[in-house]
Amino acid sequence: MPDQRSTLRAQRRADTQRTIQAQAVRLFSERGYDATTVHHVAEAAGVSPMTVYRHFPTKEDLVLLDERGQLVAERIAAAPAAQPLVRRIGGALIESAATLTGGNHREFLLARLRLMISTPALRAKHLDNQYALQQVIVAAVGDDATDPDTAFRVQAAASACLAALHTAVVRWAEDDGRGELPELIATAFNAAFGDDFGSAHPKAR
Amino acid sequence: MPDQRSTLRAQRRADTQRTIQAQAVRLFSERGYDATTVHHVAEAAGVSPMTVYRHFPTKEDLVLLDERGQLVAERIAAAPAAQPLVRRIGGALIESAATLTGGNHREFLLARLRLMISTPALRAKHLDNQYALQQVIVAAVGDDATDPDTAFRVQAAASACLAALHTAVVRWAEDDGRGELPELIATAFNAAFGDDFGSAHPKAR
DNA sequence: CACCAACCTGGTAGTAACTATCACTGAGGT
DNA sequence: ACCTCAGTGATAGTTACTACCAGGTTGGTG
Repeated sequence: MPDQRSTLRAQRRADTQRTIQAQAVRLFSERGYDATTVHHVAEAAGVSPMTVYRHFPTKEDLVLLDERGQLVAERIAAAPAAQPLVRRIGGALIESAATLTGGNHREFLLARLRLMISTPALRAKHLDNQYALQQVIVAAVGDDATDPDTAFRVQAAASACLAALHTAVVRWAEDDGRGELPELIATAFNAAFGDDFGSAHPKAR
Repeated sequence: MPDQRSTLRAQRRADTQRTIQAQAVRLFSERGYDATTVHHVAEAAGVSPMTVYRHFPTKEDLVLLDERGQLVAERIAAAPAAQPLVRRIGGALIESAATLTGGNHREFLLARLRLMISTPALRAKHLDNQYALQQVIVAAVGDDATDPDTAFRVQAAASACLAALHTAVVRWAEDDGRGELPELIATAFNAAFGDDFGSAHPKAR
């Protein structure tokens, strides 16, 4: 009885997946995204091109795939607020950012962000992923989604929040991660929505 | 003496361009984007595949190409406001929307929007175009772009505005253009930024 | 221990979006 | 009436991606 469904298999699978992605990001960063073929990535990772496609449905996903979405949704649902929408969503995003940048993946994360920002194909698909995340957030907010007009307002608020977040993330990456991401996000929210967010370590107001 | 640089040539060129795009949108809508090849589009438009690529650099541009960007930028620059950023940008976006939906392209515009929303590849590239538009807007705002912190705030405000706009446009298209787009945009802005926008026909603040 | 089942992997085409290059035609100006 | 060159077309190539099929490894069962 496998406590974890075939542990060793999943282990090896996760390993090759990580190897492929690491090599992909390295090659893309060194030689450029367009100049690097999937075949090159496969070669560097020591697998066949077929295997790459088994793990990553598209070349873009070699850079973009991760699991941050689930995290954000949970935070949203966990904030059981009566606060205004943008504040509720914004708070959850700031907390999520703190968690993500706290990890030890920083350099890898930054490399991926740099690619995302500078490569049109990656930028486009990433923005579409954010759009999908928006739907997840809207679902997590959950406010009686029956009324289409209410749903529309939630969509508007969520989209604006994610846009501000994106702006902050871009700025953070352009600064090579020197600033504090949660602070930057708070600044972006203040610029967009007015001075309701204080800083990441909230003081007054 | 060409008052207009070789009038007939430009005329024919614009004609074929329009024909190609019209046939493309028609075929994509009828048979699906992925199921329609560029070759099909060329055949329907009575040209060779090469000619299609001459006029539209990518298949996605067959749906996405237009010139609305310039219009918005001009409106922004024309609004010489001391108003807050989001209000200034939002007002320009609402005016632009009124102009665009006032034209006689409505059915064509709606068809293109429906494709954009339902087709992942188009949605992604469209979002990236909006991101490019954001840079245009930021440039048009122009507020002493020297200070990086100020520039960052402008970016945040512009991105949030465009996100709200996008939400409204999606809603409008999903409603088959029955509502009034400027009103929808105003509603989206109110939901995201608070009740500062009144309706589309702004009188009092 | 032998066997089976389910993955994971690899190979071989095949499709379709582009790209580079060359040749042809016809419009615009001299 | 010539010359130039933008617009168009055909050919051949590259690359992302997709079936389809075959072999090998892992994990559990008689």
